[in-house]
Amino acid sequence: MTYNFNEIEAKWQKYWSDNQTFKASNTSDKPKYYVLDMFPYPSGAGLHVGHPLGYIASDIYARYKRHKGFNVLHPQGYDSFGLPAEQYAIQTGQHPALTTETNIATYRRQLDQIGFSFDWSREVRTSDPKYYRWTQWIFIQLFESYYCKDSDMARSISELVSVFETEGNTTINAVCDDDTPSFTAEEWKAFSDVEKQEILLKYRLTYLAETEVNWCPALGTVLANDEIVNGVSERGGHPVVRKKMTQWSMRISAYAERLLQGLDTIDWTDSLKESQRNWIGKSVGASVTFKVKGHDEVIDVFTTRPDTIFGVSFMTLAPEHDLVSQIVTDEQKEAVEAYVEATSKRSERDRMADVKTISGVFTGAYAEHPFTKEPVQIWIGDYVLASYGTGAVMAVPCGDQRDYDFAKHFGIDIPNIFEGVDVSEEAFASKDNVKIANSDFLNGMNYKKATKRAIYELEQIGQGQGKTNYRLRDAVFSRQRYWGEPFPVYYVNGMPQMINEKHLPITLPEVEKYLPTETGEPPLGNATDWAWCTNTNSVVSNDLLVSSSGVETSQDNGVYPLELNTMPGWAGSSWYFFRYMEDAMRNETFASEEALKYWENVDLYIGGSEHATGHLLYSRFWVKFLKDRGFVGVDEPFKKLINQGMILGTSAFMYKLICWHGADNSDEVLNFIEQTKDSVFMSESFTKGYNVEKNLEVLSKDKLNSEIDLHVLTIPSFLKSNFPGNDSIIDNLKFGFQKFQVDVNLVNSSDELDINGFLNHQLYQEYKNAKFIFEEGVYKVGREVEKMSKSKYNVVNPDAICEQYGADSLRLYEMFLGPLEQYKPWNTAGITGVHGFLKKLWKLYYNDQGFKVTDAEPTKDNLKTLHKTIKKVEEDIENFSFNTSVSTFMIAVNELTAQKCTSKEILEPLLVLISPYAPHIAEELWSAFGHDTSISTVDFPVFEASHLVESSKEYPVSFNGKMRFKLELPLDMAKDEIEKIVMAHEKTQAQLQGREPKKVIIVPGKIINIVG
RNA sequence: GCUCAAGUGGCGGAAUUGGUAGACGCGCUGGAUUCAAAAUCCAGUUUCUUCGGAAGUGUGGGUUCGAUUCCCACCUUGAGUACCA
Repeated sequence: MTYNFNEIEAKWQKYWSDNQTFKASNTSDKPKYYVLDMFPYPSGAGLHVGHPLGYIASDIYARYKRHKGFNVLHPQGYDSFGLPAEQYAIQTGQHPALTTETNIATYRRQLDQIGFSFDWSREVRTSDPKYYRWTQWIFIQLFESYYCKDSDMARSISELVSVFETEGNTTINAVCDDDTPSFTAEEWKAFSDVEKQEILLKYRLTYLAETEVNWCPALGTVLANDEIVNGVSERGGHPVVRKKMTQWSMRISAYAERLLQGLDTIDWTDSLKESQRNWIGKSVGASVTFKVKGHDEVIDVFTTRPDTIFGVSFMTLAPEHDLVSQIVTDEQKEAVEAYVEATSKRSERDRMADVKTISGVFTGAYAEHPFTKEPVQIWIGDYVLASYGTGAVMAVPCGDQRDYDFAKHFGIDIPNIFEGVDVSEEAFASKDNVKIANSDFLNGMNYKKATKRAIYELEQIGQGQGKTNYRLRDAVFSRQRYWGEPFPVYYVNGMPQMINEKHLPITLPEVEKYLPTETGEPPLGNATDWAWCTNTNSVVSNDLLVSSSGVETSQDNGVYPLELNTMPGWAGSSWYFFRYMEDAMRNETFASEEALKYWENVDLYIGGSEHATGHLLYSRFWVKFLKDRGFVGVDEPFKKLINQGMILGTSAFMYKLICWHGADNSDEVLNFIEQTKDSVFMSESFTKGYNVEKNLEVLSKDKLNSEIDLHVLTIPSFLKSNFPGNDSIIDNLKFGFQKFQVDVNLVNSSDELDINGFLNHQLYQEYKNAKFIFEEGVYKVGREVEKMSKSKYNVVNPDAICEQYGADSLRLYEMFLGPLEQYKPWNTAGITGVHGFLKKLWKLYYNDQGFKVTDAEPTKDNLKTLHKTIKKVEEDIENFSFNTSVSTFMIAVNELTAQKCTSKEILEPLLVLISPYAPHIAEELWSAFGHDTSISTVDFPVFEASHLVESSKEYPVSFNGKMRFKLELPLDMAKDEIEKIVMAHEKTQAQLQGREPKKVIIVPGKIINIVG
């Protein structure tokens, strides 16, 4: 019997599917455990070997937990809204739903062949109306909520309205926009309906606001910062402008403090928590109000250093600051306007990139120092950002390097307020070990005391107070795209209204084109038929009907426009982990109360670190919101989180010879150069000794050493023999090369190119007549480790691996490659190691005659091998150190093979240990014992320490900490006895060469160290 | 610039409270088997060596009987973030 992995794997995959082996139950006596992967976006390219890494790790853990007696939920689904399907639709007209469907089918086939223990009965797809119905529902709940600072939680907006009706908004402590006016109950009652809605919008947790965005008119969409390169769009190179647009936003800033505090309660890596902390960017300080001389306006600033307030010698406003145009003097008007104009043309990114250039303009206006009442110059400068704090700073040049540089550059005073510190060269930014001077009531105080006192004094004169500022900004929630969730929103008199819940889902309408409309509206503006109302049977008086241009009510027959934006990718991914908890996929709620109560939150979440500040922050925000409103019982979505590292590809490079002539541009020469273009490829070793010139690697003769000289000679002589009759031209040519990635499938493990394969490959038709400069008779490619990607031609497909070596080999090898969290290069050649291991494992159970396991009593050695393996594997899985348990399995199988072990008592539990990693072979061998049920829920073997007890120890004997020889001694031997034997040993005497040891250290059971 | 992570053979990596550096695998070398190849099996494989040994975990210091592991400084690489007041 041989190990026929293809047959075995297909058999067990079918068995698991037919028997619903991994279907989780929402009722069980066992403790629950929820293992989740970040669900994939089903791209058209399918899976490469890098994708399953995290899924294999989570699958091993899920299977292990089942063996350990847990009721495990291990679901999978698809984040199926997104840009690539939409781009494809724009290019081909193919509906994104169809593309998505096809891609999902491919993903499913590829995932199935790897043997994951997913409960597919709970699959979710974010683009499924049955799913996004609840995304829309959550959006409505956010709209119907505000954030109450007193109870520190979200509450219903109706509670806010009743407070307004009785007290106005002067007493309530709620999160709202900065420009919210104050009003009394009477004033509130007097507001028109539209005015009331405008006010409420400033409190809602999702709201419409003017947001500055990167608008690309040619693409008709908003671009993220990283989609812009050098001021033009990355795709197509179209111009991009800063533009204010009305967009939906999420008031995540209300949750800043709780998102920060919550990090202390979850088991994530420090680096990930640190990213989130930086992103939230909490800073504690004070807000200070400066009066503007000769104006009624005041300027508010935020500072982390109120203790340095007497060091203020000027103020700087962001060029975009609202007050600039009001306070500028006539003399300075021209200069200021020119500066504001110049700044507005530079993107935010340009301004950030160009840190060294100091620029700014004096406004001519003066503020008044809150304490000294001295005049303070007001400048504008682009080092102050409109989007952070209040867009204005009080400049303390002696205590802040940027203020210092600005003051130096424009010749502004730099008063020193630090005792015994020299600020003639640079600012003193440290808070420690210094006392404040020249500062009236703050003199002689340290940072802490002075800060407290300064805030107190500011409060006394009504010009400031302690304040905490967060960098975290509200998240824009609108996209001008087609393939996303439609908003359940229509507009009456310009104010957004929620569509009644009973009409959900608001399904995505069909459109002719997936591009923006001619009037610049998002793609949904092309829709003529919004079919969502067909879901309800009866239409009552205040129900909404759909017409081609919007919605209408049967009451007044008015027609109201619908929201045409769609939601961003992170909408659906911010709550999907709750949907999996629902076992029957009931549609009365997003997940039933019992299901939410039973599964609580995700115990283990595995995914990439690229989501550190996006998905992982938004999900935490939504979960806290849902908790506040009583829809879920947990405060955090993911208790433990592990970031799997990326598997990198090994790209193969070919080198195209480029010839040119520095001086002679005659037709003859140009002709020859044209002839050799795209037709000569040099082997990797010929690329050494080149310098970069004109974006090419150029062979530079003066920098050569003798080894490379040979190459200098080889290239001309190669050309001479392949292009005869051009000797004199060739002698005067310069050479360089251009490298490009060649498909790794055309290269073998010795880096040799398959020449015939290359010449006949349809990708390389332009090189049909290529000539190759060989190295030792073959064409050798260069290698570089890069991200695995189709565009780099370095993708390794798991299908091919499964076919040739099997899924169990793939699973083991992905784990064997290295620590889960680490980035590591893929090298297919190495898979023979784990594949060979599986064959060896098979041979422990089968020989040519058949199943060879016996009832023989296990030997002491057999038991020792088994139990040290149990111990190690259990520890490894608990520590997510999967690579080391693969080694442990190899050692165990090598030892048992050497021991000629055939004992059932050893070989049966061994299978349970291996089963999480290589489930197919484990099931097959398990069934060979006569078991007729799956191995997947068999109890994990119990470690017994008694089998590992030793009577003697091979002591390492060290001299000055260096191990020199070993000595076998009984473990129960006393220290002084050991010392006697060691000192008498001939090798000890040889080491000491007659000297007396200074000291002898003996740690019983561990080591002997002799200090000479 | 700041924050975080990481530097160990030809390669991926191991060494879990400081106690035998290089487990396990790939690759490579030699051998067995074979007409031959694949597959399989056996032996070797950090470097230097006068074959006794000696050095060695990015660099330089330190703590310790003993450091890949702890401390300080520096170098390199990767990731994130950035004029954050």
